[in-house]
Amino acid sequence: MASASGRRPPADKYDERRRAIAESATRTLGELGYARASLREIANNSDFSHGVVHYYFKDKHDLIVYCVRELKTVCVRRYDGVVADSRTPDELVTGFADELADTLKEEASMHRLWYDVRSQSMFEERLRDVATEIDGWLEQMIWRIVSRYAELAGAEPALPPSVLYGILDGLFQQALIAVTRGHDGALDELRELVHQLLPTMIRPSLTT
Amino acid sequence: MASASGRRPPADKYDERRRAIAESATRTLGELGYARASLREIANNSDFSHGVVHYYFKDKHDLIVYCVRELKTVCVRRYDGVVADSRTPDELVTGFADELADTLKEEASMHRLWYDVRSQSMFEERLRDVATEIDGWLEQMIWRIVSRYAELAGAEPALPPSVLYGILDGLFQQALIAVTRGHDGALDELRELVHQLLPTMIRPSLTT
DNA sequence: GTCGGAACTTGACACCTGTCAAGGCGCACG
DNA sequence: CGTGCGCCTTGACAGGTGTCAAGTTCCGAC
Repeated sequence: MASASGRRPPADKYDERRRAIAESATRTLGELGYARASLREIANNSDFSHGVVHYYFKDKHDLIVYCVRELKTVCVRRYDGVVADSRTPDELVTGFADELADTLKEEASMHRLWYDVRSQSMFEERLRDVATEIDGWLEQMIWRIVSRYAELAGAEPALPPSVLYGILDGLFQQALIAVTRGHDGALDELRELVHQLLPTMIRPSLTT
Repeated sequence: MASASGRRPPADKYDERRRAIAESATRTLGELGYARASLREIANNSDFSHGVVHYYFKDKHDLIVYCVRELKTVCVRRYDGVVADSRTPDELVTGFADELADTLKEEASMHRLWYDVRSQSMFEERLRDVATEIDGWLEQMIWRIVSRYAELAGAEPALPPSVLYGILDGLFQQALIAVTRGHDGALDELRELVHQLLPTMIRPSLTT
């Protein structure tokens, strides 16, 4: 694309820098939450000055929206491999449950941040659009998983996407809260629960 | 109890005043959320000065914990009548679904506040205890409803209390978000969903 | 080499926050 | 009629916030 010389097109470097700042900011946001993470605190916990943050992001809202969107873009693709590679229903359920428990353990603070932002979006109109958008991504993600699961089982989903998402999101959130409160067994309980619940979310296909 | 004279025991008046301040504060908290509702804003939206708030509550945390606890104490008893009076499974489901849709419409800001505080409790340790306590109340509330429903149907709950709560809480939260975003159909959808889902939450009783 | 603009630092502004202390009001009691 | 005490108002303090502008450094282009 661009020349192989040392200088890159400014747009690339600009985006790269934004990403680096946002990545660092996301860590602080995940630890302190949306409200208590000030721009200075975010800058102090990184290699950037508080001025450079404002140089690359219009304001705090701009930064947070960028962080959450980036964060969830990755999160939503986490199960693509399982969906694509599973050859049996059980394999898919196990893969899904394991990934779920794994992200719950390894990326707990990122999930806390998401639920925090989504809660705030009910009070701040400026957050509403991005929250709606990401909720849509997550609903589609769940739908891909369940409908593929049904397909492998020669069945079809028994509930609409929004309901499946609401149920699994609620259970995941409860597990996240339990983990945050120090209840370590929540990981295994969530895994087992997924095994128990997914079969009840499909029904024999009418066609074929 | 106390004498019928004009003067009441000071403890009563103190509690009454706390309740009055908290009731007004809860309105502001429900509109602005936990983070953006400052003590001054709370006082301005009420008949009290910002000093008197601090006279009756040790600090902001004390006030908010009092508000949320009071709020949820009422919320948790909302379905007691339905549980006690229903004579058939259908009557209970209809009563439950109607109450659910009603509180979603009439007390939306109170529910927003609760989810906000619960999210914050994942970042602020001081909120964790009260959030855990209230989650317990809600789980028991759901359990009373579903187990009574099963009883009326000559069946028993098919899932443990924590799972039932997680599912219904997730769906309620989705409906709350939808309402907040202006999707008015969410009320009827929630009602219908409860009718569809509750029968799947019980199974024929093994005993008898 | 030097010019110019992009990238960044620093410091400041105006505002808002929780908290508290000094003072005034009114009312029941002696 | 004082007078003491609970109740409340007002004003202030110290600290933190988002935002921005002036200045500095750096590096490629001519």
